[in-house]
Amino acid sequence: MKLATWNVNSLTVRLPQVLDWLAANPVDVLALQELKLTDDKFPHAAFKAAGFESVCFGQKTYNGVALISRTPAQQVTRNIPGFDDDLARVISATVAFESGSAASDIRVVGAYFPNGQEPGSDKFEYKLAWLQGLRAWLRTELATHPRLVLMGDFNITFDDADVWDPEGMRDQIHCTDEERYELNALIALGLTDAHRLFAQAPKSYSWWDYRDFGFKRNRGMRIDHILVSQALKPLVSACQIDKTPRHNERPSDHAPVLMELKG
DNA sequence: ATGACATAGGTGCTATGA
Repeated sequence: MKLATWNVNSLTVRLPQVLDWLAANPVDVLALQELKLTDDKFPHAAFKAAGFESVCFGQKTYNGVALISRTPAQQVTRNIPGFDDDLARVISATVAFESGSAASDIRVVGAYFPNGQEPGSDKFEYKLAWLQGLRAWLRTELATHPRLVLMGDFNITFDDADVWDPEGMRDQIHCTDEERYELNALIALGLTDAHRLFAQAPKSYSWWDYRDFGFKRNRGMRIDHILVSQALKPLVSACQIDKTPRHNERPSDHAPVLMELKG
């Protein structure tokens, strides 16, 4: 089973690239972030024609998330139960293997974490509150669904290895101790960063600034992650970032992250 | 210190992203 996550920075602009990527990368589940469109504009038919089901949670202008899957998503929930939020950031569902039994179902949480803008700002406080709300809910969700994947745009780096310029970015947004504390608190729930289960090229990033030839100079950060629960960790057979679409014309600033599960 | 680039909304420019 293959799963992936991709912040597309407007599905309206990026839909042809997403369809091309799915044709080249036949995943079972793809989580999308930053759709930047409302549900009535979501291109269900285009995904259906490509052989995929889709569920979405959009809003005007900003945010918006979706799950694209080979088999229909079941038990779909939107945003974080127990945490009031006006912004469309989380969509979760149970998905089955193509020919699996219920015991092989996987709970997938696709999330677009808040950016936070600047440490100390209102948006930063919202980010921290959101992270605490996510953690409180995930604790119960993991108890109900031991086979769980949390993937998306976390907008947080784990450590200096995830940052092209650790000194310049020190205590800056995505790199503060407060954000990293919350990310590690998610890990402490029993989740594992799939990317770090494998040897990776140094300076492996998932996002590069559009400005100043950020991608060409590999001035990026690893802020898109796939976390797996303890029950799934032994099944993870691969995880990597696919930089290919970042070479496209009019690319998203984020690259997809892919993971493969055995069985 | 600021802007660089991209997107949506709306039609000149602001808000937001990371």
